[in-house]
Amino acid sequence: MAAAGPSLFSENEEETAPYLKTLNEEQRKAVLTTEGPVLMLAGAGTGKTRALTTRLAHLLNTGRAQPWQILAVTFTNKAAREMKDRIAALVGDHVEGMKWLGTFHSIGAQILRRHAELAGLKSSFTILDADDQTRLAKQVIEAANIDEKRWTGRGLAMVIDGWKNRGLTPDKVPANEAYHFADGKGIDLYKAYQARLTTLNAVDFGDLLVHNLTIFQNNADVLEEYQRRFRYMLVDEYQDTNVAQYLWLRLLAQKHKNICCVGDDDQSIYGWRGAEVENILRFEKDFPGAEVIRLERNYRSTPSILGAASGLIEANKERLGKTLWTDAEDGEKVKVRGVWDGEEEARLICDDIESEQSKGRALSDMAVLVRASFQMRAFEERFNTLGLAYRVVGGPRFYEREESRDALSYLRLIRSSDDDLAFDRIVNKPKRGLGDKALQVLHKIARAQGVPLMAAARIALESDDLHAAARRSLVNFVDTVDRWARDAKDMTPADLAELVLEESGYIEMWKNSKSPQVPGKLDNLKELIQAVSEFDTLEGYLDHVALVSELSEDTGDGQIWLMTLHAAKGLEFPVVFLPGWEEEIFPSKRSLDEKGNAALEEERRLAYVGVTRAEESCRISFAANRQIYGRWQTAIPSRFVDELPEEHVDVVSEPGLYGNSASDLASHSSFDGAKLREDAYYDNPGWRRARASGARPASSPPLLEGRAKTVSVSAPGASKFSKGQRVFHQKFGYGKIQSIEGQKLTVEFEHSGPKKVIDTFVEAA
DNA sequence: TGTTCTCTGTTTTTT
DNA sequence: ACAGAGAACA
Repeated sequence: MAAAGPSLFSENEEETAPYLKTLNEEQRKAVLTTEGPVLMLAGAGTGKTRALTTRLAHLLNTGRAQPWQILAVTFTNKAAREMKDRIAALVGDHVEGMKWLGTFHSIGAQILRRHAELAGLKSSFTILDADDQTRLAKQVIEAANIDEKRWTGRGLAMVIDGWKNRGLTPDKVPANEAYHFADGKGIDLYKAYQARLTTLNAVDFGDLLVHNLTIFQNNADVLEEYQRRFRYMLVDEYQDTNVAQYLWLRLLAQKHKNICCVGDDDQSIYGWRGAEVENILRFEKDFPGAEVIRLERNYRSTPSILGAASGLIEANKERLGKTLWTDAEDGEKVKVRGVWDGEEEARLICDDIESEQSKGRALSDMAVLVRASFQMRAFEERFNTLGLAYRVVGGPRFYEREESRDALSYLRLIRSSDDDLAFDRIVNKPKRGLGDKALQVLHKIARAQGVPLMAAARIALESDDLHAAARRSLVNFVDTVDRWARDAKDMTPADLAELVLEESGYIEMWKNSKSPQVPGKLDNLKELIQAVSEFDTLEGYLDHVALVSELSEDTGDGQIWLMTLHAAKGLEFPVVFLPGWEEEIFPSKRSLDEKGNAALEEERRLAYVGVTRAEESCRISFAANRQIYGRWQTAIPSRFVDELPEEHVDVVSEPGLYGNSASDLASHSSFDGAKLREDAYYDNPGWRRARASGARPASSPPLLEGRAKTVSVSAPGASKFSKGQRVFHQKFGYGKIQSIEGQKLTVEFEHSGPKKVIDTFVEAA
């Protein structure tokens, strides 16, 4: 297939191109509507990537655009890689010409390198990561003499990030937001932070976009160059764009207006990072004449899974609304299981996994998706005792680990002696007798003379400011770094990395440490050298790692997947386990406290993402008790459980979970009908026998009839207790009721202090 | 400079 | 419960 030059097809043939044949009606429309703004609303599992890559291939094949005239942006490197691979499958080598296919940040960096001087930078600028950013922010706070206890570097970095996400340079931050940080000093600190970045010839992630915006706004000619170049634009995961990215896209799209945004408002789960669902909700207003194409036919899941997910997401108010449908045959219903505690939950899920495995299901076809990473531990422990192979996605990133960052700092300092953050990090690591005292001297000189620390070190060596020991050590350090910089010219980067880690004593430092993590760290350093060896130049490698935080992933064959719901977006598995559906965990209490209803809707979208990952089987569970931060907490089932439509769900709840033993039944007069029926069901001989033998009841329990439309496993209603009453709790002992909120009581326990408990857990004392 | 202690903040984290 | 940071102390 050729891409260059005029179309290979006549008007008529275009519509019959072979790659269009496998698409459904909507997908075809999404491919063939090439001109003008298009919003492709693609629900989970509707073949979005296929539509999107075919669209790009079509633009190339019909000669509508040359590969370098297409801007295609994604959020992750992984998504960019996948898109590239799939386009290559359709158009072959022409994909290599698509130099504007990448993440927002990598494309922003490319553009910024070409016009760095317009942002007051040299084109060799370094890109700081989150850790550098925090340390820089901390330095800024220190320099401003602000109480570092109350106002942390991390806090400032977050505030600045928030502004950058909204495309705000210091002069544009609304005055009424000045008081968000350090009693009104926020904006000044932001200015100081930017000034430091300029001196360091560095940018943070947010700057990659914000500098682009400033350049475009102040240099019409530059903007126009790019507007002309990008005849077609394509944006993946549009629901996750922040304001800065939105502004960037809108500026670039003004000329040709051929922008196609693909997304799903129901899967917007990064609001806490500055993503604005409003961007997608507003698309038709922003781009008049936009064509909205809905992909609603789902190729992934069974009707029950889709039905459960749809019912759940319907509780959200702020959405464009889609109805997913499928031709697939009815499968099993979504299973909901209530258990006693987190440990049991892990045990039962692992039982299920093993039973699936014995039926011939591959481990890599199953995934456990959790809300927060602390929930992973219970599963890892259980997997380990059973000897089940598993694979955690996410977790500590390779390039964020201490040893990776140290090694990179050595390399950065060799590349550029101006890299103060790198200097700071490794000048005394391993210990070279260059402690706080010596560093203070260097910092003072650097600040006074406006030079980098390395230069300050040379100046200090000319003076009498340092003790003899420190001086000897510093001479040695400076000379060694100089020598490495010379060596770097005629060595491969990998050899250099190896040499540096040896000669610096860095490897030795770890070998001498008795920390149990040492073998892992040494392995990581070897892996890092391995990664370096894939690059021809040091610059190339450092530039790569600045924008990529993970090594390329190995495949998870023969392993169960364990990851957070966020990490699972975009993936699919035949069997999905969703543990921990309890109030305060999911939806997470913290996000609700911070952002209220908006956060609740986002949590609900997260639940929706979780359910829609499943192809055949989706198993939700909740525990009545859970250990969090070392303390036992009682929990009630998540409201999301209640929101699942009854007809698509099977509920299995153990007896005794919520104070429903026979004796409790007699004393709890306030239970409503649904609760009674649930208890009555489990208080039968069949269930008891099933429990005793460790098996599940022969048939699934009947759905509860107390509610017309949704499942109910919690028992709402007025509490039978009153404020001030003395009560007894099995775990916490005696206490006095402080306040009552429906079923939730706040009790001041005599031995363990104030706690929130569910009223069925306590009895009058 | 190294060790031990106390305090604090513990959701998600594509770049 | 627990890790990481910072302070106190040897």
